[in-house]
Amino acid sequence: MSLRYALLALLRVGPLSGYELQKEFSLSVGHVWHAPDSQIYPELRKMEAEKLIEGEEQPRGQRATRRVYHVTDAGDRAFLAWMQAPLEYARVRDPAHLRAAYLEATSPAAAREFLRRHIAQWERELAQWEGELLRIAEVSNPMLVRRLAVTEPQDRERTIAFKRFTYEGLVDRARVEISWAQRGLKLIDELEAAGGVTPDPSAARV
Amino acid sequence: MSLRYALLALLRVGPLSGYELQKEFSLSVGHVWHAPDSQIYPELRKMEAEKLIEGEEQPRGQRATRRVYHVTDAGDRAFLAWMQAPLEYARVRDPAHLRAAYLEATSPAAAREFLRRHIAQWERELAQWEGELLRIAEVSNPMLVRRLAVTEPQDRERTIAFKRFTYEGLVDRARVEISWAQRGLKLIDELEAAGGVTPDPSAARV
DNA sequence: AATTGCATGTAACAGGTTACATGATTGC
DNA sequence: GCAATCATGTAACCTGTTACATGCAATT
Repeated sequence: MSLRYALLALLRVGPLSGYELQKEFSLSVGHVWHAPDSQIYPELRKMEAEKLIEGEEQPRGQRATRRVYHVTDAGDRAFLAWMQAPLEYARVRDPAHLRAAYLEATSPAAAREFLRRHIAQWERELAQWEGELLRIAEVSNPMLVRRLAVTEPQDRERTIAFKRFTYEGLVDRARVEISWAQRGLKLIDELEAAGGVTPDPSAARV
Repeated sequence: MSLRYALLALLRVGPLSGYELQKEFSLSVGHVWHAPDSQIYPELRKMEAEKLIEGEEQPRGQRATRRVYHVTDAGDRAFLAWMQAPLEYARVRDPAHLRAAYLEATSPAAAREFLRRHIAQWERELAQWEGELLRIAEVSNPMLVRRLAVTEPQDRERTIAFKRFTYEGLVDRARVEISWAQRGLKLIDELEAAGGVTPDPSAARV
């Protein structure tokens, strides 16, 4: 249900077509809320039906058109209302920690492989988010630049500060996941050293 | 798709009815993978249809029955295969960080309220997970006790160690979320002090 | 002329949520 | 007799995923 607010957040900066929106999306808000194009286009249509945004057909070349959306007053109010409403937290559903809880059921090799992949996964995210922090610091992210261009001077500092704050939180989270998995690798080493030669665990039930 | 593996993990300890499973679920694996009863019962039926588990009707009182499930060999193999397969990571979809990225669009009061709720939310989770760590340390979680009872002595240490490892990771995560939100509160204070009297931001578009 | 990018979707399915629905048994 | 709890689901809905489908425009 947050997708529409992510889209509204982008559109509040200025009108965009579905395609542009989708591109910007993956380069900005997509870092915290993923959505494929196949979800974005229908959601835009739905939002238009609910009068949160309005689309205008624009000619493109000789025959083609594109649909450029802008936020309506109702859309703006809906966004600000969402900002003030209590956030709904999804219930915990964490496959990595689920698996971690039962690592004794598999071989040390498989356990290590799982943790190494976990580290790789979060290092990819970390790199993305750190890159974004850099682009915030040097004010080079195009979406941020456009946003600042339509922001009152006295609000620009806040705008940048909250973006930085957001990505710092994501970076922290990634680091925690990585260091947790590294501790897991160490734990497996220790258990293996303590237990000596481990029997084939795939033979043991439970 | 992890629900069935969460259920298999519990059933591998010993046969349980849907109702018992659901109770145990919310007290153990439910801490990392939430599922309501309305999802558990149908999933058990599906797993039975796929021969991963088998159910036996047992009489209860005069007329009632209950269905007790146990893991089949195929179910056991499916669980171990899942443990060895690469984990599928869900795409990022984080409503709290999404909102954090646009806090400049709302009032400092609303921003603070959001962060305070975020802290409260994660403190609830933290308390649960720390409680679980305690019950692991004193080996008083009933599910863990039953698991250890059917575990080879030389594997008991590993079993406990991985449970502890899992919940330590969750605790770390909760702490990071809390300290992030606390930094956010401080940031709002600083911005307010620097900006002096802030104009009503609900009037400003973008 | 071919490739890359612009542009917009549909269809089928999986997974999860919420609300609703029903009845037996046990303990007080 | 009543309440709590044991016990098991169904139905409608929403969100999101994956795969498929189409065609124009601009550049090399």
